[in-house]
Amino acid sequence: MTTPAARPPAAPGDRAEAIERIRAHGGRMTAAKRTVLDVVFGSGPPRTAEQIADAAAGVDRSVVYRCLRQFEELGIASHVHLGHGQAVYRRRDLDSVPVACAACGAVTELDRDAVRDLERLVADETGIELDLVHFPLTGRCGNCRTSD
Amino acid sequence: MTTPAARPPAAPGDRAEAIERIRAHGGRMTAAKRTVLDVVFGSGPPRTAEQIADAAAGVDRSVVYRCLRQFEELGIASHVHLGHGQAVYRRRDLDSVPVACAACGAVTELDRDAVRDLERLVADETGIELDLVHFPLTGRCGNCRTSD
DNA sequence: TTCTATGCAAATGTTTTGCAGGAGT
DNA sequence: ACTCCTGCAAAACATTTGCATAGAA
Repeated sequence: MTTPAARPPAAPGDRAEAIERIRAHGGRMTAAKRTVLDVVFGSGPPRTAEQIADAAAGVDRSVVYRCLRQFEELGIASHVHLGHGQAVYRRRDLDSVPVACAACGAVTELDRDAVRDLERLVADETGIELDLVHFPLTGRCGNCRTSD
Repeated sequence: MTTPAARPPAAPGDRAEAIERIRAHGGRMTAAKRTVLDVVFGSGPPRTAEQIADAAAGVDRSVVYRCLRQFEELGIASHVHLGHGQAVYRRRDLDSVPVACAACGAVTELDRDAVRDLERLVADETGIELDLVHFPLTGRCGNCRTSD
């Protein structure tokens, strides 16, 4: 495993807006939830639920899962399936499509415009409307290809 | 959930060649293995390990998993991660990339040439070499979009 | 006869759920 | 106060593994 690419730091308002959204939907802002939120919104690569649980010391695993689910329901975070194992969670942001390395978990973003042609092609040929955010393009990065 | 698309029937020689390959690598051809092979090579949509186990009556789950693993090691079958749930197994073929509907599991094939440009683009921009067979393009088919 | 494969049972790893008490709003 | 949230334990689920034996080659 190599060093996964870090995400850009969260925009300053993002975290606050997330909290606002939680409250707007009747959710409570608790210490545990803040901890999980900080991990998901923090810099560094997207993490699996397990890694998030590890990073969120003192928060029970089941609570981590419940927080993550709530974040997803509220559109604050979303998980992407990469590689074989588990999904990783990332702060949700819109108009870029993630491209993941299945081996090391690195995720880089690709401009949405770059894949418009493909989306159109697939829709025409198969009738399927791609969801490249939830089910991202996946392969192996240069590091992982050489370090076999 | 709608009706997933069926695969084209296996070419007549494919099954025999698979058996040959198993033996060529020191494997034994057993009743259980033949049963699992028939399910994977049969017509109908790609199935999850559980569905294969159900279809392969009388074969123990653990054996099903072992067969599937062997098939993968020998290049006879490969698993595909689609949607959220488990992977599905398909007879390994050719130069087509699957496109999956995450909602109903329908899989249609797309000619590999059609995605060459994308592969090149992603490699240039991100350094990631896509593996569109294991991690296929995924979205929602027309049926599932209307039947929300 | 040799070595792989099978079936069963148990272990593993991840995610979910029930519940009683605790804490935000 | 109201009810959402937490932590713990247990359940659920998918997959893997150990082992003795049955069965291809």
